[in-house]
Amino acid sequence: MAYNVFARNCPSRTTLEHVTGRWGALTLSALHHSSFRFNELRRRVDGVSEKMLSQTLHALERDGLVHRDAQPTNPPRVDYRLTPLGQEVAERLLSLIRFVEGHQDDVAASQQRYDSLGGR
Amino acid sequence: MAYNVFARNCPSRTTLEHVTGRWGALTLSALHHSSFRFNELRRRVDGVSEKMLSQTLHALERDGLVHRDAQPTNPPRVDYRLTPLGQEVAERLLSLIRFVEGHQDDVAASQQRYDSLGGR
DNA sequence: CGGCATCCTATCGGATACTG
DNA sequence: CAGTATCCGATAGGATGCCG
Repeated sequence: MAYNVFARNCPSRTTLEHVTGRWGALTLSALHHSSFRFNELRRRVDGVSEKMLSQTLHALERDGLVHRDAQPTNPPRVDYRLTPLGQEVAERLLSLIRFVEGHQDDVAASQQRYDSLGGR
Repeated sequence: MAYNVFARNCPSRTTLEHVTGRWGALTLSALHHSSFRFNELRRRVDGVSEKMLSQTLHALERDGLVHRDAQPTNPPRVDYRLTPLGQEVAERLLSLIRFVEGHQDDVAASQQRYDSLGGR
């Protein structure tokens, strides 16, 4: 009933926030196409720091959207890929992202109009 | 090419962040069904503060996703509703939200598994 | 009613250094 | 390679007070 899908009074963020957050969204987008190793992902997810990628992957893994496949070799090799649930989430997420990206010119036009009319 | 749809090195957040952010998502969801006045929205978007709702509405209005209809009456009456572009965004957003909400039990199960295995 | 301005804290998130 | 730990500045976001 309430539109608040997020849990307030809850210190740890929710799944939807993991998904829609800046790094969560980019990580899921990157993993939609293929699995990647940690540093491959770092290069794909442009601008992410080691710390945030690690944190993001842990959250998504805990939520069951990403699977972590660690081989105990030396040097270590760890692959990350989407779970079936993660795939479905990523598809819906990408639908949204692509739509917004695709209408970025409309948005930019609107912003210019808004700003030129002295909207703050 | 890069998966970063967001502009880094950009102080002001991007449209996608306005949309997927906590309050942006909730606000668009609320407005998907009908137009609302400011304080109606505040009650619908559970947990939002006056400040954040105001901020969120400005950003969405500037992006051309929300239309602000202010009647210069006394007391003032201001209605907010989605633009056609905003409607399309809201639909894609709701598809994602509903999916994640609908699989919250799967997520919770995964989290319990993860935590019981000493994850972290 | 529909806001804006201010203050203050919690969290986000980058830089750097270190480990197996 | 695949991370963890720490420090620290930037931002999010709540509380409060005020106004047309």
